[in-house]
Amino acid sequence: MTATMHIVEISKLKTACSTCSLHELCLPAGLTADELQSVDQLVDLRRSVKRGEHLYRSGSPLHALYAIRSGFMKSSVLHEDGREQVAGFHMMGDLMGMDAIGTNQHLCDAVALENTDVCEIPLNDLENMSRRIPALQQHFHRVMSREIARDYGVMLLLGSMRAEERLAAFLLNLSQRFALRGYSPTEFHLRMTREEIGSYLGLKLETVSRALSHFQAQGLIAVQNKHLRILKIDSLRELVGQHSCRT
Amino acid sequence: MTATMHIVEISKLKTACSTCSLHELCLPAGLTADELQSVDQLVDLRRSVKRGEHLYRSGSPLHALYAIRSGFMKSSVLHEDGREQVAGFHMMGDLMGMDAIGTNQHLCDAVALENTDVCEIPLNDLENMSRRIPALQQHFHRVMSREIARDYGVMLLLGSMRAEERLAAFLLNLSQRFALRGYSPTEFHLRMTREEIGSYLGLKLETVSRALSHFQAQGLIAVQNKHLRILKIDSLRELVGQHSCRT
DNA sequence: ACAGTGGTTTGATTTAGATCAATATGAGGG
DNA sequence: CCCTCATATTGATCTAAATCAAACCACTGT
Repeated sequence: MTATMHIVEISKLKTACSTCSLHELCLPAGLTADELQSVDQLVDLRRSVKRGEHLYRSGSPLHALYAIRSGFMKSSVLHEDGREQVAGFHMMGDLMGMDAIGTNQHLCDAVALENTDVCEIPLNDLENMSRRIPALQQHFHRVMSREIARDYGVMLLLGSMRAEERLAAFLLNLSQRFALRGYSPTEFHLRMTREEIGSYLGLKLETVSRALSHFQAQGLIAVQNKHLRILKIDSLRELVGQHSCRT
Repeated sequence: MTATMHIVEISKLKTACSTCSLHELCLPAGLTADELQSVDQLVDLRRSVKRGEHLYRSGSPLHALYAIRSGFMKSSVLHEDGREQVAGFHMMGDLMGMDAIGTNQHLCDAVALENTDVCEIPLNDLENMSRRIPALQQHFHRVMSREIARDYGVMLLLGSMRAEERLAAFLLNLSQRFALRGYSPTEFHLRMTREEIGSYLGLKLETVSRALSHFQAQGLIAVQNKHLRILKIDSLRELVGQHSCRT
């Protein structure tokens, strides 16, 4: 192995799916080692998005899909009158931009809530390669489908849960996603503001704050600003299942 | 052409995408005549679902995707405690079942609101064929993406609109979809109950009824039971844009 | 250390929409 | 044709969450 070879290898390392610790969560999940090697060609650019910056904006043309390597983002739909509806929070391993495939234009704004690194995956390349690698094709379909399934869950939340149920469901969802990524399911940092949580849950920030305080008073959680500890995860789960007063 | 030949041809006609008047709306949109011929093999079964019957149920395994030929369906997510959240209404040309690809299990119940005919499209066949026909692959991705985009729209609706805005947005959406299918955009039959509208919009049936009455009193629409006529479509549009009191 | 600023908490009050209740209408079945 | 049951309308009342308001806290940069 020559020196130049070596250098090439190192620079490839940076964006290679085959060596990325997230590949079991991310787009290439379930591929063979061989297939993974091919998929490495897909990701031809890595991009850094600083906290507060946009990865893409509503209306901008679809350049690529983005897989989050590290960091945290939100995507939000804007109403012409300025209302913002947060449509999702995204963390490592998540794929973003799928809402834009239908029209070739992004529907959401994607904003980094902390410095975030993403892999750019040009849609054409992905489609070409998934024609050659059935497992990749299948997995891409699964990823899109899971986004649809997630959305249905959000509809259930927004359409038929009361404030505290929504917040409990939200915390449990975060907890589960952190767990999947090897982080503590019971202690984590909320990277979004109360207002952003509220927007996601269809609530006002004051309501979110009150609900958090109430959970804390009940001993279900411990919050201090953005630091959150779940103390009674089962009680939170029960809360979500409860249909309170509404039929 | 023998008599038996003739019979075969007629039976094929029934399920052939190439002769289906919906193919510009449905899955094979944008294919060449040649490609359409191949796609005909995809749809190997047509199924009738009577009003009130299920096409599939939450938890049941994914057999196929379904393209609606005629009729009207709803899909709804069920909370374990019995709460139902209607996640969408589906009409001719719509593709259903995409939420199940991720887990191979349906997440929703799909119920016919009137007698409905669907084409069964086995996912494996679709995936195989879309490897050979890039235009089909692309279009399938677009269809899934548009479902995601629609879902984001519903989140915006549920998360940040008030009751009458939601209803106006709903009526306009129906109007637009009927128009796309060659029906009147201003006069149509509501195939769902007030309760189902309410569930979709995150409102109670009484609220839906009141809002409809109010629109009628303002001269924006004329409703009589399930028959609806839109009289001032622009006023309805303005209503949706309005952010009333909330920021 | 300090001021400034965005974010958070908590309280008082208001309100949109839910809930409760009663009546009305209409489609389907005998 | 009438009866029945599901669906709709309309009114009165209640309540969860929004709005308004006032501190409070914790970073950031000077």
